[in-house]
Amino acid sequence: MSIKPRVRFAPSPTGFLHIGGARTALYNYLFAKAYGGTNILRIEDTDLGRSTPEYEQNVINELKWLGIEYDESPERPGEVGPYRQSDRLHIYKKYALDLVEQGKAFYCFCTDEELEAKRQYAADNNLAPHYDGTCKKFSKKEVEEKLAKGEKGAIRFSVPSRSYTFNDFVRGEVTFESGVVGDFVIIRANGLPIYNYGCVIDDWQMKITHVLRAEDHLPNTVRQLMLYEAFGVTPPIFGHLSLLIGNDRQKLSKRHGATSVTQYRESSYLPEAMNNYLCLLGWSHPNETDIFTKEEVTKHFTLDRFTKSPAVFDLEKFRWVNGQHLRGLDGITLHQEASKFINKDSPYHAQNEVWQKEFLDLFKIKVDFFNEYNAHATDIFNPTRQENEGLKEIYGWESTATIAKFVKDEAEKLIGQGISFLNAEQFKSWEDHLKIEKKIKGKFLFKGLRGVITGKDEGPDLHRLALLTPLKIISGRIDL
RNA sequence: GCACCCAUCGUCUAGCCCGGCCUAGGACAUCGCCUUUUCACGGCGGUAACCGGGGUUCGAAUCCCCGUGGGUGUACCA
Repeated sequence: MSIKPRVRFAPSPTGFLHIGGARTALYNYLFAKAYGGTNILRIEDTDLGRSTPEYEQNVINELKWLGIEYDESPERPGEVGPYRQSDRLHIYKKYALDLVEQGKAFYCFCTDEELEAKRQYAADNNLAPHYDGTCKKFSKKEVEEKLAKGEKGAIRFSVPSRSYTFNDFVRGEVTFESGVVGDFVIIRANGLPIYNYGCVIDDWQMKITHVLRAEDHLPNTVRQLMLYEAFGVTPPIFGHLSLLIGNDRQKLSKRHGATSVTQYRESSYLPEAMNNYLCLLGWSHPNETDIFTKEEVTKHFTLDRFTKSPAVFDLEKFRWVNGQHLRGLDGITLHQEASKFINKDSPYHAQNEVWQKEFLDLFKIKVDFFNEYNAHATDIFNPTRQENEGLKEIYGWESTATIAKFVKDEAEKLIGQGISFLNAEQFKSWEDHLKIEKKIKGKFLFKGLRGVITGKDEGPDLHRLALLTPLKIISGRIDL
């Protein structure tokens, strides 16, 4: 790529950052990174009714959490700001008036009721639901008089009757025939711009070279193309990404479960896993690998590997991806991050760092999320035994009674000496004693020992787990 | 309704642009085996897909047409 791309992610702060939005943001980031371009964050807050500063903060925070960085944003303005649409109203107004002046747009004074009636009429008579052009007839003077009287008017764009074709880098050539859209509003009566208009002005003014956005914007593109043409500006290169959908193949929404980045963050998903999984939905790595970091994928990121068809968001695979990243964490990071997700009242926090790290490492193979450590921590300190068939069977063996009695005596001895946990040598000597002196071996020895020491019939390596279990707990469980 | 987009294993996808290497590859899930005293991890293997119909061609998952199915959009929302 000869020219350094300038791309943007332009969220509307009308809700928590959606995972679909996060994916779009990620692709833009990756593309900018891969080609040494500029990544821009622009806040599209022109829907006064739904946009809030809280949501804007959420969007910004979650992007930060994901590690998606911006070269230019409201927090870090560059030369083409402001970066929040509500701060750019004067710009939209100016260019809209230019269009009016040139006869490419006109004031419309129709009320909501009138428009609704027109729509109804069109629907009843099987006509295209286009604006009927009522207000186009007003002369410049009439318009000025109305405005002077304080009448509020919206500004509509006069759509040219011709077809539009553009080349989408994920979909190929896309053509919209003439007459598919009616004269659409660009500035509302309240002075705020409509999406399709504000977006064009901003992408143009911010010198955006490539627009990577979700497929639901595809039909909007024709309106934007018309506007670029009216301003005599070359449009950016567009790419419309496939949608994220649920099991029922409908656009992902709340009823499909967690759709916000916040929910996944709070459920202890790893940001790197989220990037990884999201990246895989609609784009494929040239090496066909499934697990990677965004830094790594930057080396391979190109625009020709997007999928056209929508992708089902599959929690099962996401879980696996998260597990892969979790298992790849080094001990220090694992300890630091996982500790945040272990319940405040968990006995885990009462243990020293050595214990904690050993616990996290030992159970790493049993969990896919940090959250899942909680149940394992609880199990270790559980004063009672697990009630299941497997354990019942173990306790049904004669040898288990022998093991229990021996372990009870030995544990009490150590407790008497002020010892809280077994060490490796001690455990080994117990094992040897039971093997040699008591002649217990095979599954009777190992399963029996596990049952007595952990109160469960399954778990990770007993040689390590035994040393993490407090002797008092072991002893207490035997009395039951 | 109209416009546009899409169509490979249950799911994510490779292959498609530049037809033969495709008896269609990988991953998740699933099933089985091995390993592990158990479970898991890991390793090995199995089940499982080119929406249908016409063309074009010596040859089509790949190109063309027509169906069918699904999706998105049709706002003074974005």
